[in-house]
Amino acid sequence: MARKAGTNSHDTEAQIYLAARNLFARYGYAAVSMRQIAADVGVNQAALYHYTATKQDLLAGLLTRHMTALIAALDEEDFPNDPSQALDHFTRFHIRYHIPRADEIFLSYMELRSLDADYFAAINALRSQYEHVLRDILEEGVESGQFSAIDPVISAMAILSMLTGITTWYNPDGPMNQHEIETYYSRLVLRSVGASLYQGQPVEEKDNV
Amino acid sequence: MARKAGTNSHDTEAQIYLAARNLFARYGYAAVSMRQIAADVGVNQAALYHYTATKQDLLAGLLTRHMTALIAALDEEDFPNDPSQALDHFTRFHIRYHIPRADEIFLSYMELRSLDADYFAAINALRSQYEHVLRDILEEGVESGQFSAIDPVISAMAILSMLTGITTWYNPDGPMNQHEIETYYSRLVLRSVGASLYQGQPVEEKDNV
DNA sequence: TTTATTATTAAACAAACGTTTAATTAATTA
DNA sequence: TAATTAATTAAACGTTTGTTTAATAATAAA
Repeated sequence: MARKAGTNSHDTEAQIYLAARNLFARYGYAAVSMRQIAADVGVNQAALYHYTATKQDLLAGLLTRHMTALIAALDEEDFPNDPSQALDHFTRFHIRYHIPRADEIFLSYMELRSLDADYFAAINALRSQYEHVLRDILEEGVESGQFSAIDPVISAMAILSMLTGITTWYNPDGPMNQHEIETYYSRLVLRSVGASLYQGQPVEEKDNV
Repeated sequence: MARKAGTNSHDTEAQIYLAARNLFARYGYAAVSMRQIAADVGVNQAALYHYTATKQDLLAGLLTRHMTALIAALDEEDFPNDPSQALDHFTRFHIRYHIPRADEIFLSYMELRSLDADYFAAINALRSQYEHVLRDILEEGVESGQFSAIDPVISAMAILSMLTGITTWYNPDGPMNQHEIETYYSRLVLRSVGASLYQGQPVEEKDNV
């Protein structure tokens, strides 16, 4: 009942968050016990409480980290001014960022409901901040006449559902690699908003992919 | 500790499944106790075991009922032969069927993982049966030249993600009613597969919705 | 080197869990 | 009407839950 040799709080904390993320994503927040997480890391269950006050805080920490990292990554992207090119860029960014993070995505969409009101509101605000970037691109495309007279709010949600759904079936050993999926979905998305041309490639072309 | 006056097993069973569906959808399967379900119905917790052998069977029963009802409803639909019209029909059917059943949808997509292997396989088979109807429509559209040279498997999943996502944001008091959403998404879907014309209405028209 | 702090443990807490048992009464069948 | 079956209950079962407490050894600071 004492400290272990060579222990370092930074390492243990990272291991705890990693184990919690994997287990919560696979079995669901409520179905995973603090004892399971501790066993996965290889520490006593009481050790977890050195890093998180409650199980709920552990989940909130995971979701907050994911959303702030996503928005930080988006902020570093350099979007073209042209709406069609910006939409292509957004689509590719979203897929590229999400494919290697299927666990976080699943957690974010499934376990928001497991959060208490305050945490819920904070994370929801981050999410709508992200949605707004896509919505703005759609609005500019409509105003410039490049896109059809779509509803930017609804189309933004339709596009995000479509893109985020990739993580539920993507298989790295499948017939399409990540880059091919980016290209495929970029055309799907551009066509869905009625963008007729992009970089000299007619979207209506019959021999894509 | 005895039978209640006016009890009828059919009513109680329906109440139990309804309460379980609502609670599982809102809080998640693992987070809901048999005692909570019983309290919601207004019976003792032991009464539930007159209708289900285990909690797991209760979930499996809900998911099986939902998927078989969905497929039965689809079977009763009369699909046009023309691929563009068939795709329009599928889109409208899917939205019409799913919007009033947000709880079942959420359950089906979130709690499949909570099922043991046998149940999981059975329900997954029903789901892929449903997906195949859409996939077949897309294949016919590609073969007839009405759609672009899309990948029917991937486009089917993209379309289903997009359509099923509606249940996460749909609000009956929102700016679009169900019929308007059907029309909006039908165009989105037709454009996404590169269908150029449908019933004399050019999909690329700029004044839709 | 001594002192203080940090990371960890074993053990225990009351509460909640899924499920079972045995008893009991309403409804149905003979 | 008598016998049987169906629907329900109160109470209890062993387990597991999230969390706390007090002790302890490794490390960092003085």
